[in-house]
Amino acid sequence: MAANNKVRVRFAPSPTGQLHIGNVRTALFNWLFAQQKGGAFILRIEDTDVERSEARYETQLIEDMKWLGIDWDEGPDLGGPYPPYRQSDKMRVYREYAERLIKEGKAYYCFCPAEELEREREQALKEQRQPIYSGKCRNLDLAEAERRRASGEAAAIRLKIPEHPIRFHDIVRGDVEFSHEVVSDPIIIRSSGMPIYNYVVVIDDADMKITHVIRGDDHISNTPKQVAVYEALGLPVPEFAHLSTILGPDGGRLSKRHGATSVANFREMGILPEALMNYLALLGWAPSGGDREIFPKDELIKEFSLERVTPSPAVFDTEKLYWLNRHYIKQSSPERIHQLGAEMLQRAGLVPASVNGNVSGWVGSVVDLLAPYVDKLDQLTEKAKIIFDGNASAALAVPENAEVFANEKARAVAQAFAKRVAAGQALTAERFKAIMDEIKAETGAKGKDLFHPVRIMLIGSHSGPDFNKLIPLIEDGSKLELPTHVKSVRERAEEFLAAMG
RNA sequence: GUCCCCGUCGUCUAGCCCGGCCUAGGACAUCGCCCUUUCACGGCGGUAACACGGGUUCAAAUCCCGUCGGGGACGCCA
Repeated sequence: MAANNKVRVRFAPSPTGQLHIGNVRTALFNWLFAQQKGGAFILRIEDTDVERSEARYETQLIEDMKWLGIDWDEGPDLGGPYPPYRQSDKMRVYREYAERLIKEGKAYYCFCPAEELEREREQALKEQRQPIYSGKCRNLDLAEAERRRASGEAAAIRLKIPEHPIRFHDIVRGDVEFSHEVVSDPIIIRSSGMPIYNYVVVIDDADMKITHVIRGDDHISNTPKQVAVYEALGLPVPEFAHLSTILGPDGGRLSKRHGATSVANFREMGILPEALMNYLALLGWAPSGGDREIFPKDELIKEFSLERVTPSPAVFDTEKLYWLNRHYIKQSSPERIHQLGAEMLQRAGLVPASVNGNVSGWVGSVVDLLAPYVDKLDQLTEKAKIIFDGNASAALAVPENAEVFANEKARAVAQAFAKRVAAGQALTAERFKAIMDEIKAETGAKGKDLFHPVRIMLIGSHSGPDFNKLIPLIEDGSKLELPTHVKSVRERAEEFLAAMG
């Protein structure tokens, strides 16, 4: 009994583009459900659309899922007990089932030309009627139909929708009912002989013994047709769970015009996979109590339940994702963040592609210094400008900065500072502090009046990391061989003074 | 147009199924204060929602009806 009742769910993407965030969320909910129930999670590639499917998208899809931390028990790469996991080779099976349906009188040949159908459809729409198929070929005599086919007339195959309401259960939405009067007899095999999605998906799910179909709610209106296929074929109807749509900030479906929408996008931005997973899980699902936000993978598996999935659509909130990302960056081991951060700096060409021990230690410190300031790791390159850039006239050109130096005292501080660091001796944090004390005594400047000018002089902004960490880092960096020379404190001070005039 | 789904702070949501414990809780964002030689982090606090209208009931965010609003589907696409 246990074996037969084992939960089996699947994620069935078409490899026609980058893995969309809405789709991974569907994959994630399937996966979470399977993990929690001790069931199987199956990856099936829907590549019947030969025109748009590409192998490289399949490869990337697999990579993205693995990066996120989702794995599967059966799939095109792993195999499994119910192959194939790509739809390609099953054409024969689909046709055999269709022939059986015809013999049993549950399906029929339809000779209506596509153009005529299209005309009827438009007409119905214009008259504000439900645009469903007229049923013209529904009661054609089978022998007659066979004869016409034999004489070369093209025919599609349609399923007869039974004349009673179609009901199904949806875990998220409860019982759903459609009147048979609003659903057309669906074409299941094109006149070209190629089967149609709504038909194929049922056979695949049934063949793979799928127990719960968890998918996007754009499929909800397809479901009655699919239920009709199950019933015509005498196959057990699975449980359904239709997940709400993910919206962009303007309330429309999340799409490219809203910015990042694919897993690959987020990965490149330096979003940690556990942050994305945590965020996505909370989009449309919440634990009872609803007062916890941080859910590592294992907690998610423990707490997740389909019954608690929200039926209403959810707006994707980048800020909250960032908040979680910051959290997970703080939680991560320094080594991991060093590695990821170094990759970002390498990509920007700030540090060499391969670093030796000396440089790598320094790069690690740079990342440590800057990581607490970022939402996502790719911001490291922007933040690193304070180390790598040091452009004095650009700093002075910023109105905010210029304002600081409009004050005579600020200029005095800058001059006093430059004079003292010119002396050539290594500038440690201690020495820096001593210098600042001297300047304080000499100029009478203190607090912001003292520190802002110096900060602007060194990093081009009056705010930034603690000097005690920053100074040694700049000094150490200036001694290293890097693609972009890191200017020492002395160099910075001199250039700034020159620019100040 | 027809059908289906959805409707709690700006956003994600708890509460709704099993009315009273809800003067509606948490989180992100936002605002203020504290910490700090700066900024950020962190700590503390504030602003902010039951779409609307009827009904049922001693009592409704919770149940019923209607309206409005948003989304989706109606295909020889998936």
